[in-house]
Formats: sequence, structure tokens, C-alpha cells
Amino acid sequence: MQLDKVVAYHKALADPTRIKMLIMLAGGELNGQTLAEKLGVSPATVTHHAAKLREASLINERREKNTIYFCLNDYFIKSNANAAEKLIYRNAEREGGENAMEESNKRLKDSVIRNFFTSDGRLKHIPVQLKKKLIVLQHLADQLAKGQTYTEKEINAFIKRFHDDFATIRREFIMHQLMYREKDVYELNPPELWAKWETLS
Amino acid sequence: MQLDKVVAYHKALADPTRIKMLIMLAGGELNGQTLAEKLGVSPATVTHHAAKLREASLINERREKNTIYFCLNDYFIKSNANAAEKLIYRNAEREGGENAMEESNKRLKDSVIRNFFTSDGRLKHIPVQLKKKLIVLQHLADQLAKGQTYTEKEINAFIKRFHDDFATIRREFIMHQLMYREKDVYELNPPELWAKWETLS
DNA sequence: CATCTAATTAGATATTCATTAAATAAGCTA
DNA sequence: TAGCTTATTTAATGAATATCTAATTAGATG
Repeated sequence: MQLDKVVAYHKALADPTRIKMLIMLAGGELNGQTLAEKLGVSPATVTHHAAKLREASLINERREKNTIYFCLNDYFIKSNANAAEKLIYRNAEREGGENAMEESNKRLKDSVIRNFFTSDGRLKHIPVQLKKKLIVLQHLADQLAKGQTYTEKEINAFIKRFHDDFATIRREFIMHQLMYREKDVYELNPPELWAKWETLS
Repeated sequence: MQLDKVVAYHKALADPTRIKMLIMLAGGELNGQTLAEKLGVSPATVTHHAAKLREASLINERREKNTIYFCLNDYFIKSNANAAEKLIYRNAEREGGENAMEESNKRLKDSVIRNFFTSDGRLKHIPVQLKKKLIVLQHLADQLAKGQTYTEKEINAFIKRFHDDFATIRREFIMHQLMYREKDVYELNPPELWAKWETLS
């Protein structure tokens, strides 16, 4: 996603009236006049803000006779909540130089993987120490396909190849943001979003 | 209302120069003049934008001699990417009247608190099941003052009144977004930002 | 067609905000 | 101390924008 789009998206959400509109629309579709009343502004103002929200793909419209009903574009809101974050960290990799810590982390990672996995690749047990647990989780996540979506069953089956307690590991995937779940569909998050031990404790 | 915070957060990200600054900072810390050069703006402009980003807790600063290095507040960026989304959907529930789930959740909450806390209010042990763990954490957080800031020591002392493993609980507070930490200052997040079990598993 | 309703546009105003140059402050060094 | 570097504040300017009223459009219905 381009810088312009990210800025436009955040501009759209950078106004109290528009946020209130979205909150109201989350309760169900509404037409312009009703919104105007509820918000205590003129219909013209609602039109103005609706245009902004539409440009940012945050709402959709449906016409019925004379009246136009607005509703949330649920999908877009969810899928763009992290837009800025993604842009920031993705571009950073390009800029960023490797520092010394990288090296030491790499060594730790190797040692954890050697110690917690058997020679045939199964996980002996889940590390208690957060830092090591994250390494293990990330090692598992690395073996899932990017962009691919999975059902819960598929995820369970995948994890069971490594460890019997698939429920715990599946939950930790979500908790540490290695994966993201919507309804019953699981998908890998990009590594930039993964919880990092440096920032935690 | 916490609406202000969400708006402020998005305002901070609603400017191309600020997004560029964040991208650059994601590559490592930089001082004002370097940023000004890279961005092609005056130092005064950088100061201006840095102030906005600081207000929104998106960056931190470190002073060395007379030069100030800015860096990303990684944690805050990650934990607030969904701020608007959460606010929108959370408030929608309120508008749409209480649903049946509310009732059942309330009962669960009562039972968890009865079962995991002793009669004098200490926590017997930390629940393993996420849903119950969140209830316990939220029950603890409810006993902290809103808006008040705490040092790490104070937080530790507070938690120790309930359970000896203050380090784990303190970490879980942050992990599940009940609190937010900047440098050494801890503060309660508004409940809208708290992790919700309905959305997890 | 005449009329009603809902939504949009146009024009006007006030506010917010990004930007800069110039002045000031804060901290270091010789 | 004087002098250097970096950052912040101030005041000014121009651009963007939130909001209103009044006029206009679009669609439906008599």
C-alpha cells in the first residue's frame, strides 16, 4: 500500500464526527437525515463526511427510493487497521542496517531450535521463558505458507505434526500475533507484526 | 471519552511527512537534523512533527549531549493499530442493546472470581484457560485508578498484594493491553482496548 | 405537471494545521 | 568566558477542511 493511501485512510479516521458516524453505522445501516439528527449536524455536513468515508472505502451505500442508506465496509476496516504499521515496518527493513544484536539473537535462535526440537523435527516441549517460546512459535510459523488461509482443523493438523497440545499452541499463535483469525479462517501475519521479545520484557 | 484518543492517534498518522519520519525511525534512531535533511524540511518542521508524534506516544526520545535521538515506540504502534476498529465495534454493541451473551458472560465472570480468589481477595493461581485468565486480569485492573500513572515498582507492589508472581502478571497486563507502558511509566488502558475473549477463541 | 422528500452542491466563514525564517534556549568545548 | 551545535519557540503565511445556509438535483408520488 502506498503512502498516499495510508495517509488518506488515517485522515478519514482523524475526525470525531466521522468516528461517531462509523460507530453508529456499526449498529446497522442508517440514512443521511437520521445520521444528521443523531450527530446534531446539518445534512450537508453528513454528505461531506460520507464522501470522505466513501473515498477511504470505509462505508458503502444502498439506495432505496429517495433515501440512501449507509453501512460499514466491514471487510475494509478490518483489513486496513494495520495499514500504517505495515508500511512503516516494511519500508524500514529496506532502510535498516543490521546491528550487533542481530548476531546474538541469531545464535540464541539456533540454540533454542537445537534444544527444543528432536532430530526429526518434533517439539519436545513448549518453552516457559517467553523469549524462547517466541522463537519456537516463529519457527513453526515459518513452515506455514504466506497468504494462504487455513481452517481451524487444518491448523490443528499442522500443529499436531510437531506437538500434541495443538490448542495451546494455536492460541499462542494468535496471542503473539503470528497469526490472525477472522471467524474460522486463520492466516499468517507478516513477520513485522510478530511479537518481538526485545520489546516485551 | 476515549474517542479523543483515537482521533488524536489517527491525526498523528494522517500526514505524509510524519509517516515518512516513522518509516525512517523504524530503521533505527535518528536525531532532528538528520531527519530534517532526509525529509527535505527545516529543523523547525521536524520539531513540530516530533511533538505530534510524541503526544500520540508513537515515538520516544533519548538525549545525548545536546542532540536528541528519536526512536519508534514499537510497542505502542503495534498495540494501537486496531484502536479505531475496536472502538467502533465495541460501541456498536452498546447501541444495539444487551444481547444474550452478556448475561452468560456475567455469570462466568462471577464464577471465575469466586473460584480463583480467596475470601480475602488474593489470587489462588493464574488460570490457564485464556478466557478465565482475562477475567482475572481485568478484575485486577479494575482495582487500579484510571488515568493514574505508575512506576514499575508500584505496579509490582500492587500485584504482589494478590499474587507472588508479579512479573508474569505484569507482562500479561501489557500483552493483553489492559495496561500500556512507556519507558518506565505504566498506565491503565481504557477498557475498550482490553483484549476480549469473544474475539480470541 | 406539481409537489414532496432526501441528498447534494455551491458559496461563505472560521478553524486547524504545515511550513518557514528568525529569535531564543540548552548544552557542550576550547 | 566566548563560541559552536542542536533543538525549540514564536510569529506569520498559506493551504486544507469542517461547518453552515441557501439553492439545486434526483427520485417518487399525487
